[in-house]
Amino acid sequence: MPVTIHDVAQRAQVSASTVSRALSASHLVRGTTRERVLAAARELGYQPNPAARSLITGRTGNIGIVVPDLNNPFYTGVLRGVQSRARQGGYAVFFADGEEDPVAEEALVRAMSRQVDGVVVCAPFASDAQLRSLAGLTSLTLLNRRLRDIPAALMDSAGGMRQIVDHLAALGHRRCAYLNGPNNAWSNRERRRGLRAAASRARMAVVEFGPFEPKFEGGVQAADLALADGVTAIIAYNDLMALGVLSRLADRGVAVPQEMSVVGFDNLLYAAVCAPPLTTVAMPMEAGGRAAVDLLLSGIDGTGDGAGPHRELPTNLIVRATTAAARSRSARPHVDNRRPAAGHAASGPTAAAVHRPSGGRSAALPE
Amino acid sequence: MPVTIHDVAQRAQVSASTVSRALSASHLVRGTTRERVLAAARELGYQPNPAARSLITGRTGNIGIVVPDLNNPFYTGVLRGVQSRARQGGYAVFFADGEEDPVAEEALVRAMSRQVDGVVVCAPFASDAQLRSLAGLTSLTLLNRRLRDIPAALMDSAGGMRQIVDHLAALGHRRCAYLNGPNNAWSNRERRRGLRAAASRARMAVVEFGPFEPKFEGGVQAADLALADGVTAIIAYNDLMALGVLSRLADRGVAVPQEMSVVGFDNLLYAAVCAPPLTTVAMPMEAGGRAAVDLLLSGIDGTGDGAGPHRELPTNLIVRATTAAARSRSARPHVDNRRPAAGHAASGPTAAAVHRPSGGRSAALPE
DNA sequence: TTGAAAGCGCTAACAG
DNA sequence: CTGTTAGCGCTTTCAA
Repeated sequence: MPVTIHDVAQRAQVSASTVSRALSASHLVRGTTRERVLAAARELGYQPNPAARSLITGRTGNIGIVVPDLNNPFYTGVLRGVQSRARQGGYAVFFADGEEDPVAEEALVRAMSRQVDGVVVCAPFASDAQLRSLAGLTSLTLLNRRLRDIPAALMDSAGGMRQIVDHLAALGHRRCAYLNGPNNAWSNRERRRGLRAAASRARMAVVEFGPFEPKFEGGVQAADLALADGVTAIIAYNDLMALGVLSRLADRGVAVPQEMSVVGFDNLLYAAVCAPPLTTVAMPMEAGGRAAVDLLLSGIDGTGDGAGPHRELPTNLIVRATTAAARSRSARPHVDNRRPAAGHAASGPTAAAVHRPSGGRSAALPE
Repeated sequence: MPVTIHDVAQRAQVSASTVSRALSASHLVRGTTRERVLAAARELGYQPNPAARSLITGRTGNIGIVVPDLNNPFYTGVLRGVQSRARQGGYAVFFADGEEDPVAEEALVRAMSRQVDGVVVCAPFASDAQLRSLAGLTSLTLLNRRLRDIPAALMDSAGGMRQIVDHLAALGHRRCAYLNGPNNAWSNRERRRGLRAAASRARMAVVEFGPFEPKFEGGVQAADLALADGVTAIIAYNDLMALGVLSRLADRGVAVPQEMSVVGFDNLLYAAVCAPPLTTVAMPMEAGGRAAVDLLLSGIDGTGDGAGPHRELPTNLIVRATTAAARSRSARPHVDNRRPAAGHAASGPTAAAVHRPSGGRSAALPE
């Protein structure tokens, strides 16, 4: 049977209200009394009952986070950032894994909404309408998703793409492949947008493939398609796919980076330790998590600092060992099987769409 | 201003208690009344206030989990299992990352204790006393940690080691290295124990190194030591270290598995996709998380099924491409630098201790 | 500066 | 089967 505020009051010879004040609004109570109360509380090991407190104050001291997939190290990085910042601010965190299902995500937020003061939502697949409806239930902050009037921490994917393109262009690459992640994911649209813009400026041709599952297997699948096209560099939607590409290229006897350059996105731990170490764009995962919490709490505490509700975090290219000067077009000793026919490949989910520097947009991949 | 039970009562033309009953103990209320109440609740979008409910019932409907390091994919696997099972049981989950600091871990559990019905604790470094003291605050279930009277989900590390030893022995390996993880981690002690027992039975010599940081870098560091000793196989405390070993061996020009076999532990995603794919022991991470929650809830709901409080989950060896028949001792073309002197190496944290089949225990690594 | 009293929203006796 | 009553532990008026 836990100790209550009355036990403390009795031991300190004061009323419960005085104990309450001594604990939360200490300036309203005389110094000596406060000492006495605090001592009593310590001796008894008193811990306020959060339910009772929350019942009257209307605040819970908790925040929530929902992520689409805990197996993806990207989100565990975000989770770390969220948790550490929340703890600093005295908040505990509720956690839920939506398992990439938008309806589960919505249900989870709904379930949480009564016991948190706000929630950080990583929901690349949820619809705008869903998100807005959730915003009616509790304070929301989005991660990597831009929605008018809803605060969000954004990572500058487009800027990362620009850095990739500049890097590859400087190495003499004129024609690159982009392996799309899920078409309905904000990050993929953002990366593709940044890529098209940068490629157009750099007069680099981009051949698009996909969408693919943003995992190792997706990369394996994609590698063959890119190889058949004759590009000199492959830009993957994320590191997991890039790892799949590397694996497949190794199997096919294509030397990286001599015969093919490969770039990923995210800078997961494994990008640094695979062989050869992967050139990739570092996404500020923990910083993103922290920023999301800051935004959320500043909304909750009313300490909104007048800055707009969207905070954009910089990304930066990490050049490792999978990118090098473009090979000459003739030297491809080990590659034996090509894509069968160009016409047929234009349909279905793995169709390629050449995006020319002119800026024209392919019909196969409308945005 | 959220809708309360009274709003529903008014709309359904009943008292608040009837609403309450209709919602939680529906058999105590007439069918037609229940319908009416449920309809009213739905129309109003009523969601019970968990704080008020918990205040009177004394239960929160939440459980907590604390992990030592969210960057370790092992724990994110556990987290997934915990979350999915908790959700099935209607529980929400509080989450905290102890960041490998035992005092932080304790503080986190303490902070959680008032707003959860129990917590799953992954605390390889906390002392027994700390854990017992926490068990006084709230229901606890441990993961991979055996403590009398406290329920725990255990993974059979020792059994995994036995499988490794049998596998290597069958391949003709007579002398293997074990790279210790943290000495105070339960899993490491357990693995070492299983290894010694199995090696003794198989008449295999085991040379121990470490302890090392259970990460990629630790494996890199350890690889050189093991190489200098002339073993034909290296068993790493976990996959992260094994990956470091593979990387270092590749740098040193040692062919895996021809010249050296390598085995990991955990079966992380990356063990399957690295090159060459890693032979390792699969730890049932999600199943462990689910089992821990089952244990916890069966204690909470009083549905303890009479089974002892410790549930042991099986592990199994996944043979991939980093293990092969032992090389003959003479063929080591690429290895150039050896460990300087045997005597000196017996002190300090990276000392080696040969564990002979006799079962004698080395003084350098007391248990 | 302190205490008494009145709830926050809900559930659990206890009557009817 | 349903309504009335009495709190759960805390904070917050309002008086003193």
